[in-house]
Amino acid sequence: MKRLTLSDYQALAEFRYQIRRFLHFSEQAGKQAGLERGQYQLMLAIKGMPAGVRPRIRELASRMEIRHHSAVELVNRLEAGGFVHRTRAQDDRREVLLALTPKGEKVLAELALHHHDELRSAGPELVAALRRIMREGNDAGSQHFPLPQEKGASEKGKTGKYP
Amino acid sequence: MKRLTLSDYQALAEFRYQIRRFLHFSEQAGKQAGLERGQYQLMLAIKGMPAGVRPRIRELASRMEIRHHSAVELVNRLEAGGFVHRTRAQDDRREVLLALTPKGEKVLAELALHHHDELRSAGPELVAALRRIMREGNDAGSQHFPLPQEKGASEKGKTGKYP
DNA sequence: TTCTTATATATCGTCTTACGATATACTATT
DNA sequence: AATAGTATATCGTAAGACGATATATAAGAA
Repeated sequence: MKRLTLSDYQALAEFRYQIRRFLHFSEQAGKQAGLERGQYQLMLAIKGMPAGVRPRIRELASRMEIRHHSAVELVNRLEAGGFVHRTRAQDDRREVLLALTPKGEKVLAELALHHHDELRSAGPELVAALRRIMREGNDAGSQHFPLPQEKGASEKGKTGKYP
Repeated sequence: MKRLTLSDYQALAEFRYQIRRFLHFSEQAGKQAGLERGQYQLMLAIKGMPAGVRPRIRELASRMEIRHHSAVELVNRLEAGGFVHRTRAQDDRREVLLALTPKGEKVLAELALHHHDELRSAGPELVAALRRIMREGNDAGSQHFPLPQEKGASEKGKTGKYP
């Protein structure tokens, strides 16, 4: 089995860190607008749904990578907040189609713009982190320095017991 | 205030979708290895910590974008699982330094490799989605088609009430 | 030194959220 | 009409992060 170099680990860690930073930003921005975790994402998914795809619960659940009944609950809360409203499909009355309310559109517009700006500024770092991971001949030498635990951890176990 | 085009919304939605796909993959991969959501990330953060930075609880919490006591709980569970162990710092005995156990190293190695492969394959799409957002003169025309809710949503409200 | 303040980690109770199991409504097929 | 299949909804539960708070150690002031 292939093994990763320390540089690989660092690159992966850096990428995750960048993602967390973005998601944290997103969550804070949403909270300020009175939204919880998935709410901005669901609204964005409705608005940004590819042409020709009907915004059904199940479709959204799939794009959100959650179970359909989790999507139902998310939509319940969004509807309660007045951001989204349900509509029964005419042809197949089992289906529920989702649409943003004017309030939802407004909140989303503001938030999406904010995210857009953030990604314009944080994007390059994200791309860089990704590129570093994707680099083919991951030349470990150029970025390799020993990490603390490499020489520290095993000794610490001997020098003093934890409690 | 500047307004986003539909193409912008689609680009943002696509990017979020790609991120969710990756995170979902990560969560599933972790679960298969007996790890919960943040556990792989914390181990990776320990392993990939920049040179010279001590792997203290607080440091990890900062890199994980969570409160320090949430990090404490996460570490508790990781330690209970035998993936990580705590060590008191010699110089400042308030500090707790973290290190991976051999078991932790092994699980992380496998998972990180898996993630590495995934990112090599999914990376280009992520980069493409990001680049589309970052594009300067976001030429809306080239990608703009009307979305379902543009012509559908307002009518639906009239054609039939929801319940 | 002793008192005070600051820092690092830990504990407890709570709340949110996604989930599994299950139910209801509607459609399609036999 | 009966059966099977699909879409959405409800309910109870459990995991995880949080706020409030506690303990231990360190640093500085009186």
